[in-house]
Amino acid sequence: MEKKVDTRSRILDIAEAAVLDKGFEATSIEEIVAGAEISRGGFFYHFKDKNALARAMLERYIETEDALYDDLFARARELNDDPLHNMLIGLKLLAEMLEEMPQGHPGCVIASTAYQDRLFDEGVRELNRQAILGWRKRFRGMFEEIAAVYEPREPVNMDALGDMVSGVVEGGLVLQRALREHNNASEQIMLFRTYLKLLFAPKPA
Amino acid sequence: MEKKVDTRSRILDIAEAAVLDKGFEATSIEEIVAGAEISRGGFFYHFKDKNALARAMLERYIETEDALYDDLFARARELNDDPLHNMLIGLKLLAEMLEEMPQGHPGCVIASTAYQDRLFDEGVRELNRQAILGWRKRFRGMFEEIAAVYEPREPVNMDALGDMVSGVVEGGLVLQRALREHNNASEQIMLFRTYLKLLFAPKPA
DNA sequence: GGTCAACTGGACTCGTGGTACAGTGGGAGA
DNA sequence: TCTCCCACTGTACCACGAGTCCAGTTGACC
Repeated sequence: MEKKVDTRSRILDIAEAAVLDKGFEATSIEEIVAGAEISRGGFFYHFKDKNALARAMLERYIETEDALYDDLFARARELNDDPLHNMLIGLKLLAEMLEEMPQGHPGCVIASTAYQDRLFDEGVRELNRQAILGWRKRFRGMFEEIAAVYEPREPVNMDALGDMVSGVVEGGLVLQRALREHNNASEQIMLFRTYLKLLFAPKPA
Repeated sequence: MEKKVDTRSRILDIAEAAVLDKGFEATSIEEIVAGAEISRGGFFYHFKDKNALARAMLERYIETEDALYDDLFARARELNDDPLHNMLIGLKLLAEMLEEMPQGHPGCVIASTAYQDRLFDEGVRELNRQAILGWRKRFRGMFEEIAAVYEPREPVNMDALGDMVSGVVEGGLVLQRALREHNNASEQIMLFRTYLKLLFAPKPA
């Protein structure tokens, strides 16, 4: 029982690292089993095929990401009660965190799955979709709380604004990967933060 | 001579459509040659391997994208002389254009290349990098022109702001793909447009 | 008539995903 | 102690796609 969990999550760990490094297709089962020190048969005992692996990875990822957001904004809430400042602090923390995890942010996996989606079955695609919709809902809720206190200075679609958090992170990570720089994602988040400051700034009396 | 160009670009057309639809890895040479009605030998006559195909596609894409931006902002300039309004009109046109080309925006290829970069050689990666740096420079220049007229209401890093155009487009396209919706990218651009309006709004006297 | 570019077509290798299945070692329960 | 089953190992095998090699064909033009 213990060994089972152990091997399975070891496979996931190794696969995760490899996939983040070079993409899903470019990661062979061969190298995963070599890294995990198991046989090919052992791999297929745990995962019926590569698609099942992708699904399990995505599930784990999304959980991690959700936990990360929970933690981030909980910490922000400890420091401040105002919904706007809470958001601003949370984004700052997120930006700092991204600077410290060079390539490893889960958003990577969402984007890379999105662009290779034909390799996966409908279940994986739906998982991906639900994750983004979850973040939309999460951030939309937070923005509505803010808007209840600070009237936005320009009309904005709250769903789209919620999506913008994910979008800016994903986009920033794409830039970061392509440019081989390391702080683009956090810079983009900081710019988005400035946006929110301007959008929800109290009207000059 | 004419036939050469013809076949080669026919291969690129077909490959482009297939890659946009399902990703590079998922597109087989087999289906490309079937679509182009040539033999496998013929394919390898034009492209030494799949990497060479990727490179040629990227080159064509980047050219198209650059031409698109040139055209868009030239049209905007015809309508207005002010650099801020020029930018705002250009973004509006871009958003409208994106709504009309459901999945086909070149940005797709940048992101998908970024996430599968280990499949490609250094040349392809560098091409990708230079494209994004080019857009950074382009938009940075435009934002500096704007800033010379309208002082930004919050301090921003102009390189990062330039990147944000690419980032918002890329991020929006990722969302769009993953959500299977069709207007996320254009919505994200419109939100970014609102950002610029707030950022460069004349200070209340 | 000869040359060359632009192919066709087939045979082959190799890596990877995936299947099938027989066997094995060890721990838990009767 | 025996039994059973979980978690594997190991091997043999198939399909498919990338990529190589190469001999031969076709049409244009000099």
